[in-house]
Amino acid sequence: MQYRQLTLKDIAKELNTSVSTVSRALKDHHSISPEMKRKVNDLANRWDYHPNPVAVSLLKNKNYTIGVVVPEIAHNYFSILMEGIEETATQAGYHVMFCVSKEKLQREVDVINTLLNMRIDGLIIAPSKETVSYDHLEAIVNRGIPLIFIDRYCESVPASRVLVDDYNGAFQAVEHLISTGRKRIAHIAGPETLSNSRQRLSGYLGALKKYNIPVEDELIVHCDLTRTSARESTSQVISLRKMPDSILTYNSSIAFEGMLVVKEKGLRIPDQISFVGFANEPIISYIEPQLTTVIQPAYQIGQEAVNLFLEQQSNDYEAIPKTKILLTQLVIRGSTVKV
Amino acid sequence: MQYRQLTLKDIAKELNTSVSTVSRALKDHHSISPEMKRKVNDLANRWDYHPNPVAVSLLKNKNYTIGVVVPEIAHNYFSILMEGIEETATQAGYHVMFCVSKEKLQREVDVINTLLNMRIDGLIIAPSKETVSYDHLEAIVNRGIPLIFIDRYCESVPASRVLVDDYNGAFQAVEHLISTGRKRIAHIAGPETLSNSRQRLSGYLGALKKYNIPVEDELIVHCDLTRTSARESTSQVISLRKMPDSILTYNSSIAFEGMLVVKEKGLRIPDQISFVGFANEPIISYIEPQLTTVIQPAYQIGQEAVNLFLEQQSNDYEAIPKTKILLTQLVIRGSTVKV
DNA sequence: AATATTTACGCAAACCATTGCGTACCAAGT
DNA sequence: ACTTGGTACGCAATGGTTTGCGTAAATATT
Repeated sequence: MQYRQLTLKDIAKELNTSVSTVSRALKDHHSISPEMKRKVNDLANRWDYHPNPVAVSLLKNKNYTIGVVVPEIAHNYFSILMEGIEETATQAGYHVMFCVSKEKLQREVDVINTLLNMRIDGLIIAPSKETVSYDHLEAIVNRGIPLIFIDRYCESVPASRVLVDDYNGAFQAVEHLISTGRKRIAHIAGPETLSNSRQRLSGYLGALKKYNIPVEDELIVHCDLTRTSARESTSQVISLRKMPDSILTYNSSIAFEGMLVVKEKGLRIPDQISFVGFANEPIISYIEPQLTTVIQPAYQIGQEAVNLFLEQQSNDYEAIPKTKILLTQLVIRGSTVKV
Repeated sequence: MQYRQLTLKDIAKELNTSVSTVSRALKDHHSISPEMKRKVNDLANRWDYHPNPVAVSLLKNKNYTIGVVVPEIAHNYFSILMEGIEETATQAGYHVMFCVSKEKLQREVDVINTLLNMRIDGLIIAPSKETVSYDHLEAIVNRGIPLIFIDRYCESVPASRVLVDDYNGAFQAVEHLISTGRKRIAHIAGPETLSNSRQRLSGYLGALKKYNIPVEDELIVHCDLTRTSARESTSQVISLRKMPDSILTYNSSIAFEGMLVVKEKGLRIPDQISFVGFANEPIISYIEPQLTTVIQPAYQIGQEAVNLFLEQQSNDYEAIPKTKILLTQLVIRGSTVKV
């Protein structure tokens, strides 16, 4: 027993006029008498009339909805990013439909299909770590639907991107480690499929090169994003004959897990080994020692992604994908410097 | 230059038949010849036809979308809850529209209006801490739209609820403190406007009563959910002439901030003062000492909320609001027991 | 052979808001 | 008196799908 929605027809009937007149009166169309406009608006207000957005969608072939696909929600970085998207989109009169890929390609394909069937006006996506075939994403571009990559991207897909300056983030982190006297710097990288992981690795290599520190393959390990893998990767690097004196991690989870492993081994942080990680969690300040982090402007990424979408919506948009790169911020804390 | 969507009309034209025939053929209607069904289905598959959900929505006066309002996304508890909702709803063929109230009544009213204008089929909400007038929520019930409270609820609004057994969660936490020899147990409660905060307070009081421990008003302080307030509340209770030997906190943020304050004062945890908090973050295991927590089944709450919604959607539903109460789990860690 | 039933399909309305076009009326201009 | 122009409104189509009703032809029944 759904409550029947109030329509233009109801108002028209009440005022003994036509639906079109009511519609035009509400939009302040020039060909409607002030008298009629007043009557219509009065009644619409009194009855709290709102146009049925479904009908508008059908007509305009647009539903003022942006689809968003993230690998997971329950992750501080993505949830802040989502807040940025939600806030900005809402302000611009758009709705947001969030979906989760769980880092699985199949789920990503599924949710994108669902979103396409829903006739979303645009898609903002952080591809899963399994996403190595891009057909489903190219399909979106081919349909002419605005596509915006956030955080991670697919090289060959011609779409806009809002990225973090991962290269320089990693570069500065390593530079900081070097400035604190570290010489053997390990890097626990993320999956090679992730663009930002590759960028961070490059930044790491770039910094080593600048300071003439030889790259040693054994100091670089790739970690999938599980807890176990983080533990193993850390164990691996600190078990080397020549142990590293510092570790740059792909993200905070790896860093936290790594610090735990290191502590269990009885090593002191930062004296014997120091840590830097890409991270955002406010909770960092409660962990001892506090982790030195490369902060990613998560909220801002969400904002910029929506802004790019809005640009692409405007009529005079030329289909040239844009890339926005946002700067990171290095926050130095106890895991690299004695406090 | 939006790509034009493929419609029934296109298929009908191609096959020199009518739209209605195509529609019925696709739904395996009895009055369509097997021959025609085959042709239609073949073409639909080849062209990858999907019905326009907007048109279906308009017709059915239903859009297979559930609105969800949470105080914030970037909070572990809520983000897990959201994953539970998203997952369950998707499986049932529903979409989810997440909105954030930022704990502000005005924003809550705004987003609910937006959702209502969108003609959502149901609303799942955790009311903001400012929500003390319920007109906007009663309006939903009056319209006959299924409303489900999660985590927090409004007494006077006749709607279903999925709650956590906050009373017993707090009760057991206090019981645990008592069993570890604590006698002066403080409680840093949440805002009095939040139903779950009131329940936890009751559980705290109930446990004290059971063990004949007198209630002392000075041991109970209310905290809004800011960091500063958490610090102040903690300072307040540990500055009492007769200091408490343990603290039960409304949530993890208060506990973490509280432990920081206590450490700064040079007090040892759990020897001199112990902590229990309602919390879910996996990150807990990295904080020293690890916090003993009352775990709320966040994901499950999301699931149950969607299930209640689905029940209410079914035709034979009688409008009797249900309340589901999910159990908490006490996980004992280093903040209450020496490890 | 005449009527009843089944088969297989099309027409058109419904859902609701929007909009191009048409029309009826009135006043001003030639 | 006749055209032009403006005003104020209604009709009908549009968007895509579903569905009640109608109908023609083919088969079955009396």
